[in-house]
Amino acid sequence: MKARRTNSREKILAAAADVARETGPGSLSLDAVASRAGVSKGGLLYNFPTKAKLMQALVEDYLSAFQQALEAARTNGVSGESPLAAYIRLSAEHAEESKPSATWIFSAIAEDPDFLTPIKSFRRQVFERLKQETPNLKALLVCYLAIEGLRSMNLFGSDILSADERRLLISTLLEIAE
Amino acid sequence: MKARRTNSREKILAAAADVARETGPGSLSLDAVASRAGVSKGGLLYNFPTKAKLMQALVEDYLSAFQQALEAARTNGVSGESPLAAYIRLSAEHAEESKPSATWIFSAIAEDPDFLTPIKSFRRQVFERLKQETPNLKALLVCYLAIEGLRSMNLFGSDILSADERRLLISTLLEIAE
DNA sequence: CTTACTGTACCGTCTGGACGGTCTTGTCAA
DNA sequence: TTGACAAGACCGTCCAGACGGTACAGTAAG
Repeated sequence: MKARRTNSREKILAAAADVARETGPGSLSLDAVASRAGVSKGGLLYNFPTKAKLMQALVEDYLSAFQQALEAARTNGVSGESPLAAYIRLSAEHAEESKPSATWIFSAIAEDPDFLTPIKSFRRQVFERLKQETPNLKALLVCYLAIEGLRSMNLFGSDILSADERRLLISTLLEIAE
Repeated sequence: MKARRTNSREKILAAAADVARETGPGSLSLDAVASRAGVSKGGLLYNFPTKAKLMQALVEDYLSAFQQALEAARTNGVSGESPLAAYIRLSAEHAEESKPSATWIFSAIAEDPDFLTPIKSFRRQVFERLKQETPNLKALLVCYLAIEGLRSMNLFGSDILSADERRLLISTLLEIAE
């Protein structure tokens, strides 16, 4: 990541995420993103020569951000906390954010399902690592899947769980994880 | 559901699901569905006067099929089985099917996110009902979310769980549910 | 005569992308 | 210090193609 004079790139990525969330994943057009980012279409295409590149950047940014947060949570987390517990805690916090954060994934899938492959392989890596670090396979499976369910509900904007229920769920998962 | 001379309607719905799964959710065009269903575009629009109606039908069919299966599992299920256990078992079987079954949901979301509302309210109903029938709230939360996670992984075509792991997960959930 | 289509031709809109032009910034010789 | 100049960052316009949807004439079955 080299230093850049302009921050157009970040502005554009943020704008893309906003547009996808607000006007629906199907309406993620280059024009919409450009005007939202306060950039002309030409400028947008200068930064991301094709729509696919934009999507790709969205995915990569998302993944690397999560990875960094995960690494930080592992090292700076509560002492004596298992890696699985750290994963649960981080994911829960992430799902607690008001913005659904990743609606753009739907746009990417609609554009081309292959955009999922990097995400899938990333997930697989995380899971395999957790599997090596967690003695209790049953606990891992239940917790990992439940977190995946939480992620899914957040992604789809489902709100069938109350805040209390979410808290209870997380604390239960943390119990199971230890 | 009145008796129909023709089965074009079902053929078209199946074709739409197939197209979404095979050529990607973004390529679900009326032309593609028509040719896949072995029907002219005129014929397609005769059955579903607009693309939105097609999506709506897809959603409604999907939901009513699940509801029927759920009702059947409740009454004809293993005797002494709790409603939560029945729900787990049914969802697990459903997720076991080779075809991802519901990729078309992505098309629907891309078309108009509002197509999610009937699905969301259906899920909410199911959850509320389970909540009344299940004494152990913790168990319900963990199991329901884990199933949701399974559903999500199936939807996204993720295969990070081996068949053995899936089986272990389900049996663990069933233990928790009782 | 109605139902359930087929087939074709067509329209308006939207979108990704190409292209040429413009403004800004940094560099370097004189 | 200044002026020429090249590269980087961005603007605005245009266009071909795809898509949803309409219109309509024809037809085979019951």
